[in-house]
Amino acid sequence: MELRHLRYFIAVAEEENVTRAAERLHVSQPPLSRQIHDLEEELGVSLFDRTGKSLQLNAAGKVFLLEARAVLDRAEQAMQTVQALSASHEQVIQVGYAPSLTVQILPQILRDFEQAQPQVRVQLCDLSTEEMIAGLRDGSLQAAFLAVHQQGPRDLTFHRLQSHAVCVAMHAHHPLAKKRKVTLKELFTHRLVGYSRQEYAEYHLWLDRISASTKSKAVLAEEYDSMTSLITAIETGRGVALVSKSLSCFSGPRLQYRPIDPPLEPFHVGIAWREKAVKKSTRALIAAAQRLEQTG
Amino acid sequence: MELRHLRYFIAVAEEENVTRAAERLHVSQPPLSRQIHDLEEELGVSLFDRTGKSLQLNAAGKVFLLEARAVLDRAEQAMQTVQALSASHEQVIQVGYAPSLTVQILPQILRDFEQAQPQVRVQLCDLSTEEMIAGLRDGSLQAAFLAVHQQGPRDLTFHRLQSHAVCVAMHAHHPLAKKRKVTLKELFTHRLVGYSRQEYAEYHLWLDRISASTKSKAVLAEEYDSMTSLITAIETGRGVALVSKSLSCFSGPRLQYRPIDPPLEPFHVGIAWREKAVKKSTRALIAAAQRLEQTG
DNA sequence: GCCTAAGCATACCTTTTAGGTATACTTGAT
DNA sequence: ATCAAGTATACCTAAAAGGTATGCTTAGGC
Repeated sequence: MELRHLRYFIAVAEEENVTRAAERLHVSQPPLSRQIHDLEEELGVSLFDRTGKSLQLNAAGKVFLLEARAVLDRAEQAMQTVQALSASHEQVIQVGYAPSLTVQILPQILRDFEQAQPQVRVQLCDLSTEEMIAGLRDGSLQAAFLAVHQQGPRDLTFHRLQSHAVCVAMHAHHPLAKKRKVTLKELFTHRLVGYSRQEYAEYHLWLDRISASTKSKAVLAEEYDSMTSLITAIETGRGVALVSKSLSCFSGPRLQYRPIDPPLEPFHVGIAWREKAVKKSTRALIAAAQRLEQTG
Repeated sequence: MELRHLRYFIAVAEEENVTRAAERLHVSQPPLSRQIHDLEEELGVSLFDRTGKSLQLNAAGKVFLLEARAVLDRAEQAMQTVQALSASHEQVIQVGYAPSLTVQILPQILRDFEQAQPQVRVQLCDLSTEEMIAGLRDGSLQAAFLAVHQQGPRDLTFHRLQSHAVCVAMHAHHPLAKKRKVTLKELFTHRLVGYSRQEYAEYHLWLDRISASTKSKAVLAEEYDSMTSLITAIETGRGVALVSKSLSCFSGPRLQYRPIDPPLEPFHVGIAWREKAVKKSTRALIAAAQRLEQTG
C-alpha cells in the first residue's frame, strides 16, 4: 500500500464516482479504477458496493475513508514537522515517554529544562518500553521516561523519579466499586481488559509475573492499543483493568480506582539514558529531572 | 512522498549505511541511494550528513525517523482496523467528537448505546467543527458531538446536552493564578497561546468575535494543533489560554482555571445529525444522548 | 602524506508499473 | 427495449523503480 492508493481512494470515496474522481485527480478513469481494485485486493476487503453502473461506499469503505484521511494527515504532519524544524535551526533532542506514567512529573521537568536550555526543543514520542530501550541503544532517543519492573538493562542508566501504586480501574457502577480494596483472586473473577500485547509487551510480561503468585491467571477479554481507548473501554463497561494509579490523571472522574490488597510492587518511573551517548542538552534534561523532588 | 520512501528512509537511517539497508530491503544500493535523495529533495530538507564514504543521520533526520515510523504505524493501524472490521461483520457508525468538550458526557452515552445496540461499534473520530459539519453533510459521519456558538447550520439538527463556562487556563505559578477571576482586558495583556488556526478555525472565529467586544484584540503568541500539546504548552509556561472549563478533565491538577469576568457566553455542547440521513442505529445513539440528564 | 579499500553517487540500461486510449459490459431510466 | 451513464477490461505507452558497471570521495593503515 502506498499513499497514492489512499489519495485515490479518498477522491473516489468522496465523489462516489470514479469518473469525477479521475477528473479531480487529473488522471483518466481506467487506471484509477484499477488502483482502487489493487487497494481492495491488497487489503483483502471490498470497500465499495458496485452495481456495474455506479459504486458507493460500503461499511468497510466508510471506516477506511476516515482511516485513510488520518494516515494522510499524519504523513502531512511528518513533512511539516521536519520542514519547520529545518527552517528554524533549533536544536532538538528526542525523548521517549509513557504518557500515563509521567503526567505528573514531565511538565515540571520540561518547564525547568526550557528555562535552562531555551534553544533546545524536546520532541516527545509516545513509545512502548521496548521501543524506548531500543531507541536509547541505537541513538534515536537521547533519554526516556519509563517504568522499570526489576532493574533495567545494564547498559542504561536509570534514575528513579516517582513510584505509582498498582490498582484496579473500573467505572462507578461496577460491583467492585463498592469495595474499599480488591484482592487479586477476586479481581480475576471479573472481566478484565488491558493494553494490547503488540503495543505494550511489557504490560503482558508483568501480568504474567503477578499471575504466577496466584492460582488463577489473568486473562484479558479485550486488549486496547492506547490509553485513551482503554479508558473508554473501562468507562463503557467492557471490563476492569489493572493499571497504575497515575492513569487517573487522564481519566479524571470518569473512572474509579481501588487499591490491590495485599499491595503489589509499585511501578517505578524514572528517566533512563545511555551514559556513553549523552550530549550537553541531554545532561541538562537529566539534571532537570533530578531536580524534581521525589514525591508520590 | 510515498510510504516506500519512508520504509526506505527508516532502513537507511537505522543502518546508517546504504549498502546494508539495501540488502535488508532486497534492492540494490544505487536505486536506494536515489530514493533517499528524491525524498530529501521533495522535503527540501537534508536528512543525512554525507562524507563521501559514509553517511549519518543529522538533526532533521533524527526527527524525521521518529515521524516516519509514526506514519507507517498509523498506516498499518488503518489496514488492520478495516480488516478486523471486515472479518467481524459488525455494524459500525461513524461519529465525530471534540474530546475536550465531551469527556464528561460521551462515556455515559456510549455505555447506554452499547446496551441498546450491542452489535453496533462506534468509530469515534477526533475532528474539527467544520470537518464534522462537512462529514455529516457528505454522509461520512452519522452523528457528531460538537460545540456550536450561535445556532448551527440549518440542514443539521442539534440537540444541546451540556454547557461549559469559558475560563482561563494557566499553570499554578502564573501571576493570574493569584486572582479569583480575570477580565478579558487584563487577560489580553498576558502572553496568550491557543489552538492552531489550521486545525481549529472555529476557535479563531470565536476569539475574533469576543475580541470585538474589547478594544484590545486577542493575539496568540503560539498555536498548537492538539489539546495535549496545548496543555503541555500552558504547563511549561509558554502562556495562558482561553478555553472551556471541561479541559480540566484532561489537564487534571496540572493546570489552574479562573473564570472570566464578566462571564462570556458558554460553549453549548450537543449532538448534531442530519435528519434526512438517520439510520436506525443513529437514532439509537441520539436517543442515548437525549436520555442523558442535562447538567453542567 | 600516500595508498588502499570501503562505501556513496552517477550513468546507463532493464523491468515493472502507473497512466492513457479504445471499447466492452452492466444497469438505471425513459 | 433502448439509450445513456458509468465501471471494468484489454492493450498500449510512458514514466519510474530497480539493476549493473563504474567513478568518486574519504577513513584508515602504513
